[in-house]
Amino acid sequence: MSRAKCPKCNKPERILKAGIIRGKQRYFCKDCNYHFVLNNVKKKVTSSRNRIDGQSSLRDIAEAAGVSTATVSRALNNRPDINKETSQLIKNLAISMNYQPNILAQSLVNRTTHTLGVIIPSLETTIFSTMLSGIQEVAALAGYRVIICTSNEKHETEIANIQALMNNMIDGLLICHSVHTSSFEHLRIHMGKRIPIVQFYRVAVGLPVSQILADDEAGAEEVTDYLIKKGCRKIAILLGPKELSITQNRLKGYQNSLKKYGIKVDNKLLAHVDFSLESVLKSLDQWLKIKPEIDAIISISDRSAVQIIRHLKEKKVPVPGKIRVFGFGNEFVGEIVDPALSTFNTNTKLIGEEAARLIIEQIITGKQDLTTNLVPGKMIIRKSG
Amino acid sequence: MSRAKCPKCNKPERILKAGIIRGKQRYFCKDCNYHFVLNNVKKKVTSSRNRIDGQSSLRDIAEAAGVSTATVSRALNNRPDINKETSQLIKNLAISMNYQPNILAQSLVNRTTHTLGVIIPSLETTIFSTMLSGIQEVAALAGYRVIICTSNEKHETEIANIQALMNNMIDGLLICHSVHTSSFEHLRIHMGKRIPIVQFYRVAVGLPVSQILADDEAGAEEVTDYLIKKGCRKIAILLGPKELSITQNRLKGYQNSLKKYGIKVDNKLLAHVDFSLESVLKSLDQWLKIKPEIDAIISISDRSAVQIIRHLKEKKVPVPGKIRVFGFGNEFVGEIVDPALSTFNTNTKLIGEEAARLIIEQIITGKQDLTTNLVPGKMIIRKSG
DNA sequence: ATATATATCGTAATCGTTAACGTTCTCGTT
DNA sequence: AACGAGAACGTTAACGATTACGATATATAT
Repeated sequence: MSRAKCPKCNKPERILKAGIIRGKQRYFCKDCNYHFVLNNVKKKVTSSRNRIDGQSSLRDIAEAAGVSTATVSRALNNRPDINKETSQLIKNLAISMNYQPNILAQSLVNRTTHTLGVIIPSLETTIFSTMLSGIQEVAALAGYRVIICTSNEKHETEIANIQALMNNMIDGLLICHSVHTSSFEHLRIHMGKRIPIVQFYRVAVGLPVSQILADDEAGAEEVTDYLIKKGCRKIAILLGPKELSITQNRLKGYQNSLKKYGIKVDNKLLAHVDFSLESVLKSLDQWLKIKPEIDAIISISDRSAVQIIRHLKEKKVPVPGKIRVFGFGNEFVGEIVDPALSTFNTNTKLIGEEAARLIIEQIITGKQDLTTNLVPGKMIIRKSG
Repeated sequence: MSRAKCPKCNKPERILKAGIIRGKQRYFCKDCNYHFVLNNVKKKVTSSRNRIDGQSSLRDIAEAAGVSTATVSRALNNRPDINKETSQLIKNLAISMNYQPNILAQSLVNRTTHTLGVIIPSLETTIFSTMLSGIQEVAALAGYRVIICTSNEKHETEIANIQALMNNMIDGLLICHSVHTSSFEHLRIHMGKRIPIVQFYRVAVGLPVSQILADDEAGAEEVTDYLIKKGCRKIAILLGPKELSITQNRLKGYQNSLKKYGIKVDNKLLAHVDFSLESVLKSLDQWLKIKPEIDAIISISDRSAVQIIRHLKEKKVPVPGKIRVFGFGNEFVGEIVDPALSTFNTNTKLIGEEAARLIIEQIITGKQDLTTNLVPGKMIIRKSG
């Protein structure tokens, strides 16, 4: 093996080995006080870089056009300070080279990703996928991408999702809380920063974050009014966890109506469930046992309502003859069940649309005004109530 | 106004004005041959940069720890060539400074985004949101984000979506084609590149792209077998557009069964729809008119099936007495309709899960082997068939 | 002691774009 | 002609992270 020569003095004397780094023998010239390794000749690949994926970059176009990357950028972004002909030439070149701007690089320097993060409890529940659909449509029209995360109704997952999204990946966060979310500290630490947050449908009460809501209070009141007018006096209502807005607001509307008609609120007619079939049926059976005189049930959702109807049919309880059943949300299944489900149409999709509109507006204007918007709904009378 | 001084020779003589650029007066020193503008003193903000969003970067930590960004990166990524104590110190610092790595920067240099793109026809159709749910769950477990795009069953939107996603934003693309997609050139130009593509559920036949499918052929054959055994001889089948795999495969299974039992295929019993309620009811009415002897209908989806049942009930046609009705997909609504819907459970969610697993595998291994996986299903007999 | 190996860290290039700032050149004006 | 204005570019420093390579100090072996 020939002695190594110092790249500086070019002499092989006084060269010491100086360890092996990453598999390569390293040397040290005591004369020049210089460390080095014996490298193969480095290839300076200035032009014609090897692009495995066939993606061409600004630099490729710049080299092809004989201009700088800045000029290419100006051309493709229609900046004023560029010659029309140069611009057109570059644009044609970009098309022929199938140029696609690297969004990551753009986002990095522009500090905006044109991406919304959406956290919802589940994708398999109609109302949520419907709201997501509304969000997605509005976002797409405004040129925003949508990243979805499902919390599966779990608090920890919701926290993890927020963390995962808040890494400069999104321009705004839309969140519909999971059932089991009772503390909202994980949201609080992200509030007031650059990235706006909008809660929708299920919101945390009292948190200074913008929100888009169904008009649950008015809906519950309208439905209860209707049932009372139909002669019901023992109206049971199925609610969600106490922390959630849908619970509090619907309860308020329900109580408003009862008070209006001078009916006393019976706490035994209230039930809190976690949206699962088990908890719904458990509450139902409980009612049938201790309050057999019940003459109406306002359900937390259409999905639960149709299951209640099915359960009552199995138990030979006439609907609406003995018990009137009302849903919330106006899902497709309500049209199909027999008797068809009366419900309060919360305009689910519109809630998603409004939420997307609000956050995009906050992103564009940069103003995070605290707003609470109620999306109006409409009672739909079918056979069940 | 005082004469400008040349920053080089520091003399006010022989200074010319040299135009205004971006609102600033520019000067030119004929002695030094030097162009300049009169700037305010530039502030060199080396440390303590003004971070509006309170996000700390690698550099912030590096400065706080008194090391280089390289060292910080090594610590946070658990690289071997770093002192344990230094590493721990940096990690603690990162936590206390609430450091979140900028995913965009990471993605840019690592050339991977840990993000999947999903294109589906709609979010308001149960089967699609269910498949999306499967995708999302598997992706989340594997540490991947999910970006969704809906084509709304429009070909142009599908093309636009693919373009919008293929800008280095995603590591892999999952696509379920829209009804109106007949040409697949827009996909072809992206094939064989770095980003793997997987089609699922509705796939383009003959395209060299990996796919995850329901076992439509076996399912249709099993259902048809069952109906024939029940005595049906005039079995109508509702299919989608001819280009789609679900159409071709279900037709094949249907024909297999008829042939097996020596029943001639009657083209009048086949109908192609675009999944809309109108087209479904139109086909149904057509059948009732020209083929009143029909004794079974295999529907393209559960959603259509329950609408067929409702329509038949309105027309006083007994189900299953006169016509047996079968669905495809096992949606919730099938349990609720009366009579409850018999259906072929295509394991919709599992299809999404498998699709996500396949593409993540292709991303990780870098091998884009052409695979076609059939997800097995199961016939569910209820009241309607 | 001397020579080599290793641990540990810094420097700088890089990813692909954007944009602030400099430069050159061509005009028109006086 | 001399000067000033503006068009049309090029240079270069960001954005925030990773990493190849270089450099030092210390540990170990001879």
